[in-house]
Amino acid sequence: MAVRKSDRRVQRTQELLRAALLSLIEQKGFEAISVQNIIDRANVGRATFYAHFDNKEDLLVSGLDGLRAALKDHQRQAHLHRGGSDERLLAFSHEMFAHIAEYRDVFRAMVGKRSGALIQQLLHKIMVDLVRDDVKAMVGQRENKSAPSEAVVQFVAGGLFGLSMLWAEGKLRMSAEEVNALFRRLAMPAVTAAAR
Amino acid sequence: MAVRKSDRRVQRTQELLRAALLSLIEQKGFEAISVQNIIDRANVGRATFYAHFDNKEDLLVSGLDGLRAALKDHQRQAHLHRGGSDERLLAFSHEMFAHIAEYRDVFRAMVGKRSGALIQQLLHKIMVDLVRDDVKAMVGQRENKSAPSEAVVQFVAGGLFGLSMLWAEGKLRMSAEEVNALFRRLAMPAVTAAAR
DNA sequence: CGACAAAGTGAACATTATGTTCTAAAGTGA
DNA sequence: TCACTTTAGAACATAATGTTCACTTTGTCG
Repeated sequence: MAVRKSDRRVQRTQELLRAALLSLIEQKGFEAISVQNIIDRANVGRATFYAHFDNKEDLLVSGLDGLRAALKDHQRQAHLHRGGSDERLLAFSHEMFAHIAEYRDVFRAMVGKRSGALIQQLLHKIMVDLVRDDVKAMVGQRENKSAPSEAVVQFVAGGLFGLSMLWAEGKLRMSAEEVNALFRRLAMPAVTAAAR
Repeated sequence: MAVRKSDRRVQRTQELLRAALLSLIEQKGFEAISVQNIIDRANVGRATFYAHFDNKEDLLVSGLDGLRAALKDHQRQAHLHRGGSDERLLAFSHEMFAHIAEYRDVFRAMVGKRSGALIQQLLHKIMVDLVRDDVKAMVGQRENKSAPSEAVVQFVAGGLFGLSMLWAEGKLRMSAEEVNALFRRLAMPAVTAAAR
């Protein structure tokens, strides 16, 4: 299933670096981290780091790619199994909130005022891509002149992002199911407006 | 009306620095700029820069504070003049899109993939604050248990942000009036859902 | 006007991070 | 086992940051 990398030293090193980055993000947020911090924590040589990644941002996106792939997978499965046309958005968002709940520690660290602006940007983009697939599939081919679907996508994804960050911060006393239901209640009218 | 700063050298220097930052942002985005770049462009001494601002981020937020204040002002006036309860949200957002249109060059520079993550974060926050004032005023005191108003705020502000960035990029062939109308059409159901 | 306080200059400096390069040593797959 | 790849670790060049200081210029206010 997974792609063969054929040298386990590579996998090991990359895993160590990703894990180190993760734990450091929880501690001090992303922007405050130096490459030195990462390789110290990972116990990996400096040259080794640069043999694998261009810089710390590169390492970060390589990690988020895992998240992105996982979410895309869930989305794809949901598209196959669920039938009702307005259950599809649910299936995707539910998985997203569940994922956030799982990585809540990292999320909370990223939400901090200044630190983590880049991560937020990347997450926002991931959400945009996910929402786009769902919305475009739902709206279908009949593009509406009064509400361009891409505008709806950006609106809904932005809303999802805002809501997610608030929820991840723990400011809402809600379960993943509840916040997901709330999201759908807020977002569905917008999607409907686009498809009208 | 304006606060007296009493020494025009200070104003002059700060204006020069802000203008330099602005023009540099249009060129290379925010993150790629160094303090050296700024003081070269502004033709201001290094020590002088640090006498006024802690770092380039400090300079940036001091500039955005102007924008924030202007928008808040417009919002306050709109609250006084407009009557209909669902025209208030319009009044605020219309001004926002007009502002974006005016500074479209800077906005477009900020939207670039990687550079400008911090600015985006700050803008997002400004929008959240503006939306909060409007939504909380509209929802009134009767807080709803099924839809916490702060959740609605974050959702709507996130949507506004996403839509604004898309529009600022020029990907929508719309006037400020049109995109504003679209925003309201997408957002109003969410606000209504909260007040129900 | 003119004195004086406030602001700006520019260079030097300590510090910190970045990304590259090189050689020896260790791990891996066939 | 052996050829090949990866890693360690240190040394380096470069670049940016923020501070300090002695000195000059500029506005403000009496």
